[in-house]
Amino acid sequence: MKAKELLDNYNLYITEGRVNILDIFLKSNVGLSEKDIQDRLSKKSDRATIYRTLKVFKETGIVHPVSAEGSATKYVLKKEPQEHLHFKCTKCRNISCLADIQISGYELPQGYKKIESNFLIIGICNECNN
Amino acid sequence: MKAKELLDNYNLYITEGRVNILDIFLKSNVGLSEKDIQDRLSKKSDRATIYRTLKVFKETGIVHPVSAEGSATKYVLKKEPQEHLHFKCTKCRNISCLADIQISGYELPQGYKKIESNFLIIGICNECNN
DNA sequence: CTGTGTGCAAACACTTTGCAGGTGT
DNA sequence: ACACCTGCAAAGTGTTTGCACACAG
Repeated sequence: MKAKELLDNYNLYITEGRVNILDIFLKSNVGLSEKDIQDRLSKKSDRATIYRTLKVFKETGIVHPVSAEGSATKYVLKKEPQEHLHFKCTKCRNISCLADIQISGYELPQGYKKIESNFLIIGICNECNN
Repeated sequence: MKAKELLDNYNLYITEGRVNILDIFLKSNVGLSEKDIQDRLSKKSDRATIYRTLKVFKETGIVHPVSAEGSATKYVLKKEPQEHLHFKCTKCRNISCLADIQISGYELPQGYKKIESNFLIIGICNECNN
């Protein structure tokens, strides 16, 4: 039910494809690329459609992109707080939100204006650190 | 002279191509993609060669990559301090290092281990803010 | 002389676009 | 009914790879 409500709240057409993709995001605690989504879909979807869906989700603010060096862009559900860390594990290659960790204590130089931020830490996650 | 010295310090073959690319980095204060470099080269070079050069520079630690959502990977000369901000301007699309600004005051959750970080602020730079 | 760099061509991965037909409202 | 979504095919970027030759050490 959650996915349909969300789409409705954002004034998006409720289609089977979008519900399925959003369900995958709601169940996942790591960032997902188009391929990751395709792999998790029970019924295959066209790649272009997934890209278009991701674009719509991004534009409406349901998800936000996390670009990772050397691989396809991953998307995560947008959560509070706005400014927080992402963590990319070099072992399992997953990207996740460290939503509890907030960044503070920096100030931009004169004349610079912030629109958004993207803080990525690369390392080994707790799951792979055993 | 600076470029040749640098290559020598890093035990890399000193070739015309590498010197030219490194000179471009030394003159630039913004991040450069393969295309940016090609555009600044007086004598055109093969794209594959530029990519290979960037790879070598990255592996030896001369530059480091800054991946930016929706465009080609940009590279910047590696500078101290290690952990600092990058700024991407939505207007001029340049990426630059705010090397003076250091990040502090965050702590990773139990079990996570940091290898490197990549902090990107997206907004309007001081040049475009007039 | 030997190992490494370079250009060329081809291939690959990621993403976007036009169009025709299908679906949600 | 109309607007929007989807699949298909094609094309557009960004990036890597194999090979033969050129060059630095």
